[in-house]
Amino acid sequence: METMQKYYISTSIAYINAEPHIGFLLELVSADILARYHQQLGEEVFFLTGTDEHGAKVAQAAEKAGQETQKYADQVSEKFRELTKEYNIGISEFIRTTDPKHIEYVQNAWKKLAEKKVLEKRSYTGHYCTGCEAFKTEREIVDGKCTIHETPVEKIVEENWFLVISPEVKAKIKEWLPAVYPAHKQNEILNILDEYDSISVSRPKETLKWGIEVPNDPDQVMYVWVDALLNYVTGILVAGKKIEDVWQNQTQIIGKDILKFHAIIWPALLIALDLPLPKQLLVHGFVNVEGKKMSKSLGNVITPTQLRERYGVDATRYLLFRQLNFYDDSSFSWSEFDAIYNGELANGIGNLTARLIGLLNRLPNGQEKVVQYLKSLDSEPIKNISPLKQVDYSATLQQVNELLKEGDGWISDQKPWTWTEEDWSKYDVASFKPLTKLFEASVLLHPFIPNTVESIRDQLHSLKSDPLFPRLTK
RNA sequence: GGCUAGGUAGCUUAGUUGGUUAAAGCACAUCACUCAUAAAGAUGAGAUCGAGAGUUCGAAUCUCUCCCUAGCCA
Repeated sequence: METMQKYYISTSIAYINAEPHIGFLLELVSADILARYHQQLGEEVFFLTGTDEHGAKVAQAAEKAGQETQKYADQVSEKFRELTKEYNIGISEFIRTTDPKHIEYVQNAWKKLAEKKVLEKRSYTGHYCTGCEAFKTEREIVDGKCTIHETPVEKIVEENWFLVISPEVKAKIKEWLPAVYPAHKQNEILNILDEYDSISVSRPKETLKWGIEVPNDPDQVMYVWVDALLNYVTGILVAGKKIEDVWQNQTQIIGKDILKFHAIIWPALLIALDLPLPKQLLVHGFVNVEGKKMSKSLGNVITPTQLRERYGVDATRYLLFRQLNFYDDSSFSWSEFDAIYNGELANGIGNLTARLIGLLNRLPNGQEKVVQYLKSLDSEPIKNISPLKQVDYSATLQQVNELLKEGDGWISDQKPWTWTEEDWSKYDVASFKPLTKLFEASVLLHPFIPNTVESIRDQLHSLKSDPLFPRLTK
Protein backbone atom coordinates (compact mmCIF):
# COMPACT_ATOMS: atom_id res chain seq x y z
CA MET A 1 0.00 0.00 0.00
CA GLU A 2 1.18 3.47 -0.83
CA THR A 3 1.90 5.58 2.23
CA MET A 4 0.59 9.08 2.41
CA GLN A 5 2.93 11.96 1.85
CA LYS A 6 3.52 13.63 5.21
CA TYR A 7 3.78 17.27 6.09
CA TYR A 8 4.84 18.67 9.45
CA ILE A 9 4.24 22.35 10.03
CA SER A 10 5.03 24.33 13.16
CA THR A 11 4.96 27.90 14.34
CA SER A 12 7.38 29.16 16.92
CA ILE A 13 6.02 28.73 20.42
CA ALA A 14 4.76 31.91 22.02
CA TYR A 15 6.60 33.32 25.01
CA ILE A 16 4.05 33.87 27.74
CA ASN A 17 5.28 37.11 29.25
CA ALA A 18 2.59 38.99 27.30
CA GLU A 19 -0.81 38.36 25.79
CA PRO A 20 -1.37 37.39 22.14
CA HIS A 21 -1.14 40.14 19.57
CA ILE A 22 -1.56 40.45 15.83
CA GLY A 23 2.00 39.31 15.08
CA PHE A 24 1.50 35.88 16.57
CA LEU A 25 -1.93 35.64 14.98
CA LEU A 26 -0.29 36.24 11.62
CA GLU A 27 2.13 33.42 12.27
CA LEU A 28 -0.62 31.04 13.39
CA VAL A 29 -2.77 31.77 10.36
CA SER A 30 0.18 31.45 7.99
CA ALA A 31 0.83 27.97 9.31
CA ASP A 32 -2.85 27.08 9.24
CA ILE A 33 -3.08 28.10 5.59
CA LEU A 34 -0.18 25.83 4.66
CA ALA A 35 -1.60 23.04 6.80
CA ARG A 36 -4.97 23.26 5.09
CA TYR A 37 -3.38 23.53 1.67
CA HIS A 38 -1.41 20.35 2.23
CA GLN A 39 -4.54 18.65 3.47
CA GLN A 40 -6.21 19.69 0.22
CA LEU A 41 -3.34 17.95 -1.55
CA GLY A 42 -4.21 14.81 0.35
CA GLU A 43 -1.20 14.78 2.63
CA GLU A 44 -1.11 13.68 6.24
CA VAL A 45 -0.53 16.89 8.15
CA PHE A 46 0.80 17.40 11.65
CA PHE A 47 0.47 20.96 12.87
CA LEU A 48 2.11 22.10 16.10
CA THR A 49 2.04 25.29 18.09
CA GLY A 50 2.24 26.05 21.78
CA THR A 51 3.79 28.13 24.51
CA ASP A 52 7.30 28.68 25.78
CA GLU A 53 6.98 28.96 29.54
CA HIS A 54 10.39 28.95 31.16
CA GLY A 55 12.85 31.74 31.86
CA ALA A 56 13.40 34.52 34.33
CA LYS A 57 10.95 36.86 32.64
CA VAL A 58 8.07 34.48 33.20
CA ALA A 59 8.99 34.10 36.86
CA GLN A 60 9.13 37.87 37.19
CA ALA A 61 5.81 38.40 35.44
CA ALA A 62 4.21 35.84 37.76
CA GLU A 63 5.66 37.53 40.80
CA LYS A 64 4.37 40.86 39.61
CA ALA A 65 0.93 39.36 39.18
CA GLY A 66 1.24 37.92 42.70
CA GLN A 67 0.83 34.37 41.46
CA GLU A 68 2.62 31.10 41.71
CA THR A 69 4.71 30.68 38.56
CA GLN A 70 3.06 27.52 37.26
CA LYS A 71 -0.41 28.91 37.87
CA TYR A 72 0.50 32.05 36.01
CA ALA A 73 1.88 29.99 33.13
CA ASP A 74 -1.28 27.88 33.02
CA GLN A 75 -3.41 30.95 32.78
CA VAL A 76 -1.49 32.77 30.05
CA SER A 77 -0.90 29.61 28.04
CA GLU A 78 -4.63 29.05 28.02
CA LYS A 79 -5.13 32.40 26.29
CA PHE A 80 -2.95 31.25 23.43
CA ARG A 81 -4.82 27.99 23.20
CA GLU A 82 -8.06 29.95 23.07
CA LEU A 83 -6.64 32.05 20.26
CA THR A 84 -6.22 28.95 18.11
CA LYS A 85 -9.88 28.14 18.67
CA GLU A 86 -11.04 31.69 18.14
CA TYR A 87 -9.40 31.80 14.72
CA ASN A 88 -10.22 28.30 13.58
CA ILE A 89 -6.57 27.22 13.58
CA GLY A 90 -6.55 23.50 12.92
CA ILE A 91 -3.72 22.41 15.14
CA SER A 92 -2.87 18.80 15.85
CA GLU A 93 -1.25 19.49 19.20
CA PHE A 94 -0.54 22.36 21.56
CA ILE A 95 2.80 21.92 23.27
CA ARG A 96 3.72 23.53 26.59
CA THR A 97 7.34 23.52 27.70
CA THR A 98 6.21 22.83 31.25
CA ASP A 99 4.68 19.53 30.14
CA PRO A 100 6.36 16.64 32.01
CA LYS A 101 6.92 14.75 28.75
CA HIS A 102 8.69 17.74 27.32
CA ILE A 103 10.90 18.10 30.37
CA GLU A 104 11.76 14.43 30.40
CA TYR A 105 12.73 14.41 26.73
CA VAL A 106 14.78 17.59 27.05
CA GLN A 107 16.78 16.11 29.92
CA ASN A 108 17.41 12.93 27.96
CA ALA A 109 18.43 14.98 24.97
CA TRP A 110 20.88 16.86 27.15
CA LYS A 111 22.41 13.59 28.27
CA LYS A 112 22.83 12.59 24.67
CA LEU A 113 24.51 15.90 23.93
CA ALA A 114 26.86 15.28 26.84
CA GLU A 115 27.67 11.80 25.57
CA LYS A 116 28.46 13.22 22.17
CA LYS A 117 30.81 15.66 23.90
CA VAL A 118 29.30 18.76 22.34
CA LEU A 119 28.86 20.31 25.78
CA GLU A 120 31.69 21.91 27.75
CA LYS A 121 31.65 23.60 31.13
CA ARG A 122 33.54 26.88 31.28
CA SER A 123 33.84 29.99 33.34
CA TYR A 124 32.19 33.03 31.84
CA THR A 125 32.35 36.73 32.63
CA GLY A 126 29.74 39.04 31.23
CA HIS A 127 27.17 41.75 31.67
CA TYR A 128 23.71 40.36 31.87
CA CYS A 129 20.41 42.05 31.16
CA THR A 130 17.42 40.26 32.65
CA GLY A 131 15.10 42.06 30.24
CA CYS A 132 16.87 40.53 27.25
CA GLU A 133 17.77 37.34 29.10
CA ALA A 134 21.12 37.66 27.42
CA PHE A 135 24.65 38.80 28.03
CA LYS A 136 25.35 42.14 26.45
CA THR A 137 28.44 43.34 24.68
CA GLU A 138 30.10 46.63 25.58
CA ARG A 139 28.46 48.43 22.68
CA GLU A 140 25.05 47.39 23.88
CA ILE A 141 25.64 48.98 27.26
CA VAL A 142 25.49 52.72 27.87
CA ASP A 143 26.13 54.07 31.37
CA GLY A 144 25.90 50.56 32.72
CA LYS A 145 22.42 50.14 31.27
CA CYS A 146 21.04 47.93 28.54
CA THR A 147 20.25 50.05 25.49
CA ILE A 148 17.04 48.17 24.83
CA HIS A 149 15.53 47.99 28.29
CA GLU A 150 17.35 50.93 29.88
CA THR A 151 17.80 48.91 33.03
CA PRO A 152 21.15 48.31 34.73
CA VAL A 153 23.11 45.25 33.60
CA GLU A 154 24.83 43.00 36.13
CA LYS A 155 28.44 41.95 35.92
CA ILE A 156 28.48 38.23 36.35
CA VAL A 157 31.22 35.66 36.63
CA GLU A 158 29.89 32.15 36.59
CA GLU A 159 30.23 28.59 35.38
CA ASN A 160 28.14 27.79 32.32
CA TRP A 161 27.69 24.90 30.00
CA PHE A 162 28.54 25.71 26.39
CA LEU A 163 27.27 24.09 23.24
CA VAL A 164 30.19 23.71 20.86
CA ILE A 165 29.55 24.69 17.25
CA SER A 166 32.27 22.71 15.52
CA PRO A 167 33.53 23.37 11.98
CA GLU A 168 31.79 20.17 10.89
CA VAL A 169 28.50 21.43 12.27
CA LYS A 170 29.00 24.75 10.55
CA ALA A 171 29.63 23.00 7.27
CA LYS A 172 26.39 21.06 7.64
CA ILE A 173 24.47 24.22 8.44
CA LYS A 174 25.86 25.87 5.32
CA GLU A 175 24.71 22.95 3.24
CA TRP A 176 21.26 23.27 4.76
CA LEU A 177 20.90 27.00 4.06
CA PRO A 178 18.79 26.69 0.88
CA ALA A 179 15.98 25.57 3.17
CA VAL A 180 15.75 29.12 4.50
CA TYR A 181 13.22 31.42 2.83
CA PRO A 182 13.28 34.27 1.83
CA ALA A 183 16.68 33.49 0.38
CA HIS A 184 18.37 36.71 1.47
CA LYS A 185 18.11 35.54 5.06
CA GLN A 186 20.70 32.93 4.16
CA ASN A 187 23.37 35.61 3.92
CA GLU A 188 22.49 36.88 7.34
CA ILE A 189 22.99 33.44 8.74
CA LEU A 190 26.36 33.05 7.03
CA ASN A 191 27.52 36.25 8.68
CA ILE A 192 26.40 35.22 12.13
CA LEU A 193 27.71 31.70 11.77
CA ASP A 194 31.33 32.78 11.58
CA GLU A 195 31.05 34.56 14.89
CA TYR A 196 30.11 31.62 17.02
CA ASP A 197 32.28 28.72 18.08
CA SER A 198 30.15 27.98 21.09
CA ILE A 199 27.04 29.27 22.79
CA SER A 200 26.27 29.36 26.50
CA VAL A 201 23.37 27.01 27.16
CA SER A 202 22.94 26.99 30.92
CA ARG A 203 22.91 29.29 33.92
CA PRO A 204 23.47 28.75 37.63
CA LYS A 205 20.29 27.89 39.43
CA GLU A 206 20.44 30.86 41.78
CA THR A 207 20.08 33.24 38.84
CA LEU A 208 17.56 31.25 36.85
CA LYS A 209 15.17 29.24 38.95
CA TRP A 210 12.33 28.79 36.49
CA GLY A 211 13.65 26.29 34.00
CA ILE A 212 14.70 22.72 33.37
CA GLU A 213 17.53 21.37 35.51
CA VAL A 214 20.68 20.15 33.86
CA PRO A 215 20.98 16.37 34.40
CA ASN A 216 23.79 15.38 36.80
CA ASP A 217 24.50 19.02 37.61
CA PRO A 218 21.68 20.20 39.86
CA ASP A 219 23.18 23.65 40.30
CA GLN A 220 22.62 24.46 36.62
CA VAL A 221 19.45 25.26 34.72
CA MET A 222 19.14 25.12 30.94
CA TYR A 223 19.05 28.26 28.89
CA VAL A 224 15.48 28.76 27.66
CA TRP A 225 16.38 28.36 24.03
CA VAL A 226 17.66 24.79 24.35
CA ASP A 227 14.50 23.95 26.18
CA ALA A 228 12.23 25.87 23.81
CA LEU A 229 13.62 24.64 20.51
CA LEU A 230 13.14 21.03 21.43
CA ASN A 231 9.38 21.63 21.55
CA TYR A 232 9.31 20.79 17.85
CA VAL A 233 10.28 17.27 18.80
CA THR A 234 8.47 16.89 22.10
CA GLY A 235 5.19 18.13 20.62
CA ILE A 236 5.13 14.92 18.64
CA LEU A 237 5.55 12.85 21.78
CA VAL A 238 2.90 14.79 23.67
CA ALA A 239 0.52 14.07 20.79
CA GLY A 240 1.22 10.38 21.40
CA LYS A 241 3.03 9.84 18.11
CA LYS A 242 6.41 8.48 17.23
CA ILE A 243 9.08 10.98 16.29
CA GLU A 244 10.12 9.15 13.13
CA ASP A 245 6.51 8.96 11.93
CA VAL A 246 6.08 12.72 11.97
CA TRP A 247 9.59 14.09 11.63
CA GLN A 248 9.66 14.31 7.85
CA ASN A 249 9.07 17.10 5.42
CA GLN A 250 9.03 19.79 8.10
CA THR A 251 8.18 23.40 7.50
CA GLN A 252 8.90 25.74 10.36
CA ILE A 253 7.58 29.28 10.50
CA ILE A 254 9.34 31.82 12.68
CA GLY A 255 9.70 35.57 13.12
CA LYS A 256 12.88 37.22 11.96
CA ASP A 257 13.88 38.05 15.54
CA ILE A 258 14.52 34.42 16.35
CA LEU A 259 16.30 33.46 13.15
CA LYS A 260 19.64 33.23 14.92
CA PHE A 261 18.42 30.58 17.32
CA HIS A 262 16.75 28.57 14.58
CA ALA A 263 19.69 28.83 12.23
CA ILE A 264 22.52 28.00 14.64
CA ILE A 265 21.50 26.46 17.97
CA TRP A 266 18.64 24.49 16.48
CA PRO A 267 20.53 22.79 13.64
CA ALA A 268 23.43 22.15 16.01
CA LEU A 269 21.08 20.41 18.43
CA LEU A 270 19.45 18.35 15.69
CA ILE A 271 22.76 17.25 14.28
CA ALA A 272 23.88 16.11 17.71
CA LEU A 273 20.58 14.28 18.23
CA ASP A 274 20.86 12.55 14.83
CA LEU A 275 17.66 14.12 13.52
CA PRO A 276 17.37 15.56 10.01
CA LEU A 277 17.28 19.33 9.63
CA PRO A 278 13.98 20.99 8.66
CA LYS A 279 13.08 20.98 4.97
CA GLN A 280 11.91 24.56 5.06
CA LEU A 281 12.39 27.48 7.41
CA LEU A 282 10.07 30.39 6.60
CA VAL A 283 11.00 33.70 8.16
CA HIS A 284 8.37 36.40 8.42
CA GLY A 285 8.59 40.11 9.24
CA PHE A 286 7.05 42.27 11.92
CA VAL A 287 3.73 44.03 11.95
CA ASN A 288 3.89 47.72 12.71
CA VAL A 289 0.83 49.80 13.41
CA GLU A 290 0.17 52.88 11.30
CA GLY A 291 3.89 53.06 10.60
CA LYS A 292 5.00 52.72 14.21
CA LYS A 293 6.32 49.83 16.20
CA MET A 294 3.60 48.11 18.15
CA SER A 295 4.20 48.44 21.85
CA LYS A 296 2.39 48.56 25.13
CA SER A 297 3.88 51.90 26.01
CA LEU A 298 2.59 53.49 22.80
CA GLY A 299 -0.77 51.91 23.53
CA ASN A 300 -1.15 50.84 19.90
CA VAL A 301 -1.25 47.09 20.37
CA ILE A 302 -3.80 45.47 18.07
CA THR A 303 -5.33 42.34 19.54
CA PRO A 304 -6.77 39.43 17.57
CA THR A 305 -10.08 39.95 19.33
CA GLN A 306 -10.39 43.54 18.14
CA LEU A 307 -9.93 42.33 14.59
CA ARG A 308 -12.45 39.56 14.93
CA GLU A 309 -15.02 41.94 16.39
CA ARG A 310 -14.71 44.30 13.43
CA TYR A 311 -14.23 41.92 10.51
CA GLY A 312 -15.00 38.41 11.67
CA VAL A 313 -12.65 35.44 11.65
CA ASP A 314 -12.41 34.64 7.96
CA ALA A 315 -12.23 38.24 6.79
CA THR A 316 -9.39 38.87 9.23
CA ARG A 317 -7.53 35.81 8.00
CA TYR A 318 -7.91 37.10 4.45
CA LEU A 319 -6.96 40.68 5.23
CA LEU A 320 -3.82 39.68 7.10
CA PHE A 321 -2.42 38.14 3.95
CA ARG A 322 -3.85 40.61 1.49
CA GLN A 323 -2.70 43.77 3.19
CA LEU A 324 0.41 42.77 5.10
CA ASN A 325 3.66 41.59 3.59
CA PHE A 326 4.25 38.31 5.22
CA TYR A 327 7.94 37.98 4.49
CA ASP A 328 8.75 41.64 5.19
CA ASP A 329 7.91 44.18 7.79
CA SER A 330 4.59 45.79 7.10
CA SER A 331 2.23 48.29 8.55
CA PHE A 332 -1.25 47.60 9.82
CA SER A 333 -3.87 50.28 9.37
CA TRP A 334 -7.57 50.15 10.13
CA SER A 335 -8.45 52.26 7.12
CA GLU A 336 -6.55 49.96 4.74
CA PHE A 337 -8.19 46.90 6.24
CA ASP A 338 -11.60 48.57 5.91
CA ALA A 339 -10.94 49.47 2.30
CA ILE A 340 -9.93 45.97 1.32
CA TYR A 341 -12.75 44.45 3.28
CA ASN A 342 -15.32 46.50 1.40
CA GLY A 343 -13.53 46.40 -1.91
CA GLU A 344 -12.61 42.75 -2.20
CA LEU A 345 -14.71 40.85 0.30
CA ALA A 346 -18.03 42.68 0.36
CA ASN A 347 -18.01 44.11 -3.19
CA GLY A 348 -15.86 41.34 -4.60
CA ILE A 349 -16.41 37.78 -3.61
CA GLY A 350 -19.50 38.46 -1.50
CA ASN A 351 -21.26 40.46 -4.16
CA LEU A 352 -20.31 38.11 -6.97
CA THR A 353 -21.73 35.16 -5.08
CA ALA A 354 -25.03 36.94 -4.49
CA ARG A 355 -25.13 38.24 -8.06
CA LEU A 356 -24.42 34.83 -9.48
CA ILE A 357 -27.05 33.10 -7.40
CA GLY A 358 -29.63 35.68 -8.41
CA LEU A 359 -28.95 34.95 -12.06
CA LEU A 360 -28.78 31.18 -11.73
CA ASN A 361 -32.23 31.27 -10.23
CA ARG A 362 -33.50 32.35 -13.64
CA LEU A 363 -32.06 29.27 -15.25
CA PRO A 364 -34.74 26.63 -15.79
CA ASN A 365 -34.03 23.76 -13.40
CA GLY A 366 -31.12 25.85 -12.23
CA GLN A 367 -30.55 24.29 -8.86
CA GLU A 368 -30.43 20.76 -10.13
CA LYS A 369 -28.06 21.68 -12.95
CA VAL A 370 -25.74 23.63 -10.70
CA VAL A 371 -25.49 20.87 -8.14
CA GLN A 372 -24.70 18.37 -10.83
CA TYR A 373 -22.20 20.62 -12.50
CA LEU A 374 -20.37 21.39 -9.27
CA LYS A 375 -20.11 17.69 -8.61
CA SER A 376 -18.46 17.17 -11.97
CA LEU A 377 -15.80 19.85 -11.43
CA ASP A 378 -12.39 18.62 -10.47
CA SER A 379 -10.37 20.75 -8.11
CA GLU A 380 -7.07 18.92 -8.62
CA PRO A 381 -5.61 21.17 -11.35
CA ILE A 382 -6.34 24.30 -9.35
CA LYS A 383 -4.77 22.98 -6.16
CA ASN A 384 -1.69 22.05 -8.05
CA ILE A 385 -1.15 25.42 -9.67
CA SER A 386 -1.79 27.32 -6.45
CA PRO A 387 1.14 29.62 -5.66
CA LEU A 388 0.85 28.22 -2.14
CA LYS A 389 2.99 25.43 -3.49
CA GLN A 390 5.78 28.02 -3.50
CA VAL A 391 4.54 29.35 -0.14
CA ASP A 392 3.50 32.53 -1.90
CA TYR A 393 0.46 33.81 -0.05
CA SER A 394 0.03 37.12 -1.82
CA ALA A 395 0.28 35.68 -5.32
CA THR A 396 -2.48 33.24 -4.42
CA LEU A 397 -4.84 35.98 -3.35
CA GLN A 398 -3.94 38.03 -6.37
CA GLN A 399 -4.91 35.13 -8.57
CA VAL A 400 -8.20 34.83 -6.70
CA ASN A 401 -9.02 38.43 -7.43
CA GLU A 402 -8.24 38.03 -11.10
CA LEU A 403 -10.59 35.07 -11.31
CA LEU A 404 -13.39 36.98 -9.61
CA LYS A 405 -12.86 39.88 -11.91
CA GLU A 406 -13.19 37.65 -14.93
CA GLY A 407 -16.43 36.30 -13.53
CA ASP A 408 -17.87 39.76 -12.91
CA GLY A 409 -16.66 40.98 -16.30
CA TRP A 410 -18.42 38.15 -18.08
CA ILE A 411 -21.72 38.97 -16.42
CA SER A 412 -21.45 42.65 -17.33
CA ASP A 413 -20.63 41.67 -20.89
CA GLN A 414 -23.29 39.04 -21.44
CA LYS A 415 -26.03 40.79 -19.45
CA PRO A 416 -27.85 37.54 -18.58
CA TRP A 417 -30.61 39.51 -16.86
CA THR A 418 -31.80 40.56 -20.33
CA TRP A 419 -31.97 37.01 -21.62
CA THR A 420 -35.25 35.48 -22.65
CA GLU A 421 -36.16 31.96 -21.69
CA GLU A 422 -35.01 30.91 -25.14
CA ASP A 423 -31.62 32.53 -24.59
CA TRP A 424 -31.27 30.67 -21.34
CA SER A 425 -31.99 27.38 -22.98
CA LYS A 426 -29.03 27.94 -25.29
CA TYR A 427 -26.67 28.15 -22.37
CA ASP A 428 -25.73 25.14 -20.42
CA VAL A 429 -24.46 25.77 -16.95
CA ALA A 430 -20.94 24.67 -17.80
CA SER A 431 -20.47 27.63 -20.12
CA PHE A 432 -21.69 30.01 -17.44
CA LYS A 433 -18.23 31.38 -16.80
CA PRO A 434 -18.69 33.13 -13.44
CA LEU A 435 -19.72 29.86 -11.86
CA THR A 436 -16.53 28.18 -13.01
CA LYS A 437 -14.41 31.13 -11.94
CA LEU A 438 -16.02 31.29 -8.54
CA PHE A 439 -15.40 27.59 -8.11
CA GLU A 440 -11.73 27.98 -9.02
CA ALA A 441 -11.35 30.98 -6.74
CA SER A 442 -12.94 29.10 -3.87
CA VAL A 443 -10.50 26.22 -4.24
CA LEU A 444 -7.60 28.65 -3.97
CA LEU A 445 -9.29 30.45 -1.10
CA HIS A 446 -10.13 27.38 0.90
CA PRO A 447 -6.94 27.34 3.01
CA PHE A 448 -7.39 31.03 3.80
CA ILE A 449 -11.09 31.21 4.61
CA PRO A 450 -12.38 27.66 5.02
CA ASN A 451 -15.71 28.53 6.62
CA THR A 452 -16.62 31.07 3.98
CA VAL A 453 -15.77 28.67 1.18
CA GLU A 454 -18.06 26.20 2.85
CA SER A 455 -20.84 28.81 2.88
CA ILE A 456 -20.30 29.58 -0.79
CA ARG A 457 -20.67 25.92 -1.58
CA ASP A 458 -23.86 25.68 0.47
CA GLN A 459 -25.34 28.77 -1.12
CA LEU A 460 -24.60 27.51 -4.60
CA HIS A 461 -26.19 24.21 -3.78
CA SER A 462 -29.36 25.77 -2.42
CA LEU A 463 -29.28 28.80 -4.73
CA LYS A 464 -30.24 30.94 -1.76
CA SER A 465 -27.91 33.82 -1.05
CA ASP A 466 -27.08 35.41 2.23
CA PRO A 467 -24.39 38.13 2.45
CA LEU A 468 -21.02 36.49 3.10
CA PHE A 469 -19.36 39.73 4.12
CA PRO A 470 -21.79 42.48 5.09
CA ARG A 471 -20.49 45.88 4.06
CA LEU A 472 -18.84 47.97 6.72
CA THR A 473 -20.71 51.19 6.99
CA LYS A 474 -18.08 53.28 8.76
C1' G B 1 31.48 50.75 11.84
C1' G B 2 30.20 45.84 8.94
C1' C B 3 26.15 43.33 6.71
C1' U B 4 20.96 42.54 4.80
C1' A B 5 16.49 44.32 2.83
C1' G B 6 13.81 48.44 1.08
C1' G B 7 13.09 53.71 -1.01
C1' U B 8 8.27 53.09 -8.10
C1' A B 9 1.42 57.46 -9.17
C1' G B 10 -2.19 60.38 -2.84
C1' C B 11 -2.02 55.15 -0.42
C1' U B 12 -0.51 49.69 -0.84
C1' U B 13 2.37 47.28 -4.00
C1' A B 14 4.13 44.28 -9.36
C1' G B 15 8.15 44.96 -12.33
C1' U B 16 11.87 37.68 -14.28
C1' U B 17 18.22 37.48 -17.28
C1' G B 18 18.76 46.02 -19.18
C1' G B 19 14.78 46.99 -24.84
C1' U B 20 9.16 49.99 -27.84
C1' U B 21 4.19 55.20 -24.75
C1' A B 22 6.78 52.04 -16.36
C1' A B 23 1.92 47.79 -14.45
C1' A B 24 -2.19 46.67 -10.89
C1' G B 25 -5.65 47.60 -6.81
C1' C B 26 -7.70 51.40 -3.54
C1' A B 27 -8.92 56.53 -3.54
C1' C B 28 -10.25 60.54 -7.29
C1' A B 29 -13.06 62.56 -11.98
C1' U B 30 -16.43 61.71 -16.08
C1' C B 31 -19.89 58.41 -18.66
C1' A B 32 -23.07 54.48 -18.69
C1' C B 33 -25.94 50.59 -16.26
C1' U B 34 -29.36 48.36 -12.60
C1' C B 35 -28.99 41.04 -12.24
C1' A B 36 -26.43 41.70 -7.20
C1' U B 37 -24.37 43.51 -0.45
C1' A B 38 -26.23 51.98 -2.65
C1' A B 39 -22.60 46.71 -5.63
C1' A B 40 -20.57 45.65 -10.86
C1' G B 41 -18.72 48.08 -16.16
C1' A B 42 -16.13 51.78 -19.44
C1' U B 43 -12.98 55.98 -19.91
C1' G B 44 -9.63 59.47 -17.76
C1' A B 45 -6.26 62.22 -14.69
C1' G B 46 -2.14 61.03 -11.67
C1' A B 47 5.17 58.67 -11.45
C1' U B 48 11.56 63.57 -13.59
C1' C B 49 10.98 54.82 -10.82
C1' G B 50 15.39 58.32 -3.27
C1' A B 51 19.78 61.93 -5.30
C1' G B 52 24.03 62.30 -8.41
C1' A B 53 27.64 60.28 -11.73
C1' G B 54 29.10 56.23 -14.96
C1' U B 55 28.72 51.78 -18.50
C1' U B 56 25.49 51.13 -22.97
C1' C B 57 22.55 52.27 -29.24
C1' G B 58 19.21 51.83 -24.91
C1' A B 59 18.68 51.48 -17.34
C1' A B 60 13.48 51.39 -12.51
C1' U B 61 16.70 47.13 -13.90
C1' C B 62 24.16 46.90 -14.18
C1' U B 63 28.65 49.84 -11.54
C1' C B 64 30.21 53.69 -8.04
C1' U B 65 29.19 57.63 -4.38
C1' C B 66 25.71 59.76 -1.21
C1' C B 67 20.84 60.42 1.53
C1' C B 68 16.59 58.16 4.12
C1' U B 69 13.79 53.75 6.47
C1' A B 70 13.71 48.93 8.92
C1' G B 71 16.58 45.09 10.88
C1' C B 72 20.86 41.86 12.14
C1' C B 73 25.88 41.76 13.95
C1' A B 74 30.26 43.78 16.42
